[in-house]
Amino acid sequence: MELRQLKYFIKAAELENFTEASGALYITQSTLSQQIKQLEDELGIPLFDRIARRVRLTEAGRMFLPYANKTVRDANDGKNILKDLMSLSTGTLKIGVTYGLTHLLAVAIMDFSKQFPNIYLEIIFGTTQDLLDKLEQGRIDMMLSFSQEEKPGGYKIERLFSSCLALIVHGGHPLAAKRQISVKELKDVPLILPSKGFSIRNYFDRLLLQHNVTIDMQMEVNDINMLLQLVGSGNWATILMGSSIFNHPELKAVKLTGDNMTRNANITWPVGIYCKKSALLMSQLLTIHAKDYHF
Amino acid sequence: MELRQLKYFIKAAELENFTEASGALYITQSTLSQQIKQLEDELGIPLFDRIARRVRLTEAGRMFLPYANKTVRDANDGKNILKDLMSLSTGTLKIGVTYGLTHLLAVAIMDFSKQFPNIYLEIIFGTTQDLLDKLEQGRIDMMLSFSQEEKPGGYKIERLFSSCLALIVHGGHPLAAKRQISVKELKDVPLILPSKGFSIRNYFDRLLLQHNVTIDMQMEVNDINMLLQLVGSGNWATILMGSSIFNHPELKAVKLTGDNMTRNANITWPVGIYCKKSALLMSQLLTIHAKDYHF
DNA sequence: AGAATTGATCGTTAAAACCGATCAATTTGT
DNA sequence: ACAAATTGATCGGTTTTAACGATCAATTCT
Repeated sequence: MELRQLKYFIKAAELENFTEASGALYITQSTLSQQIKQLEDELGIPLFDRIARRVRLTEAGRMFLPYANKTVRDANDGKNILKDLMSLSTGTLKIGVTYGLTHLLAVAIMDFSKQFPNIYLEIIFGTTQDLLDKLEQGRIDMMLSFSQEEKPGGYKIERLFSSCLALIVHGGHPLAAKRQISVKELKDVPLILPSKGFSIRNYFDRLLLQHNVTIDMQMEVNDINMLLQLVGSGNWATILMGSSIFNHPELKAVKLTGDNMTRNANITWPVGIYCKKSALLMSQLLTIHAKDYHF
Repeated sequence: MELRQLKYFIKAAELENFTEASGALYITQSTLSQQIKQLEDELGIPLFDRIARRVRLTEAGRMFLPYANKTVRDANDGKNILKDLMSLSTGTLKIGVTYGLTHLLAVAIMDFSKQFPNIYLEIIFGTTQDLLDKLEQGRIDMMLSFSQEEKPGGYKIERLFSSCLALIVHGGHPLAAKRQISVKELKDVPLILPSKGFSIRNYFDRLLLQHNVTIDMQMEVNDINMLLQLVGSGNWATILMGSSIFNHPELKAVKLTGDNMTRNANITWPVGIYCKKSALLMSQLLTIHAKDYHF
């Protein structure tokens, strides 16, 4: 008796047809016939009734089937346990991240790669929607982004910290000295904003509608690095989450006052999918470092 | 991954020594080494640390061991269950029976269940045709009925005893005293008969046609128990196999004279199907008790 | 240092798994 | 009713692999 034979038996029992089963097992019908026969010989009792041109489980076959299933399942369980164990000494972890959270992720990665140098990390930048799509397709294991209330179910959300929308300006900008600023005051500030599609932009647009304010938008940029570079030149300001400029000392974030100005930074997980140990570990590290990100 | 390899692994893990383990397994150390290596390759992780001149389980090996044990144990359990089944200490036996043979079956069952108390019996009443269909579908393992010459092939027939068609009357019935009666004499006897579909009825109808006799049929009943109850009231008579009233002392069977008045009580088996040990045993018991049923 | 023990490795052999072709039995289609 | 299609069993041949014996390298024991 070998696991191979048990797998053959299970499939044959399921389909009650040797020819189909052999196809599903990628072997010839001849081989399946022989292997089943060999198993029957070893067990000393037929597992199938060969009646007419079909096969049907005998009583013995019916009684044996659950044991065959259990045996194969146990073997697979053992295999999976090892895969899990291994996933911390080998394997790949793919993380999607939106711009505002790259700094936090970078800090967490430094810890992570020190602890698990053999796990290959793949970091994917993208808009929230891009990443959600990738998460859905299983192209990434987890993603970091700011709250997207639009998507209610299908994901498991883990809150990291909350951050305030802010006017981002160069340190020498006239408004850099302010502690906070209202939406109304923005109408006289020349702004460049992230392109439509960035969730921060969608959020901000809605906010302006609510407050019935029109602004002096002079440009839109679909790359946040470039955006910040432009802002760093001192000629423009922009709107981002306050936590976006942790690694830009030359910039200053001025909090926006008013309702609905804070959003949560989250880890988003696919649900119903096995969660890699390495992913869980990364989430722990992120949570620890997130404490430094209250803005 | 094969059971063979798991067994090798278990023994090697137990002894922590490939040479000893290979001896215990009646293979060479070389073979054991190769098979363990093959298993490790498939699992993608070493199961043993080759430290100095001994082997010790790695963490992965320790984690895998219980699964290997469980897998092998399940496979053995399956094997043992079948051995049990073969030794008649478990299992199910489904027997179809037509009315006239219930008494014989009951007697045989009393013996059988005393000898094999752990075999679950399922008794299914039905007309001969019902039971033949069930036999075809594998819903019953064997059936007891009177000869149905119509179906020539596809079944294995085992003769139990022969019985004569008889007029069944209450002990106080005017005809109860007779030893035998001819078909012609029946035409003045108020009869109730089993419904069409019962094989005795089909047989009797054909008989009447052959003898060109019309009878005084007052009722047909599709339940033999009810039929016998009605006959027991003394108002009617019926036609059944003489052996049908072994458990009805108040009734009397008067043999019908003439040709073709005896039919065989048979066990009918499906052919080309593995025959349960329990079924073979039941057939032996039936054959033994059938000797008391000459009528 | 020399002998003994242990597991890995190599080349060979025997066993088996597997395949393609064919056959017999049965069902389906016409 | 007969022909075509389907199904599982079987046979001979090929490939794969489990098993073997011999040897090697590393380590331990004497």
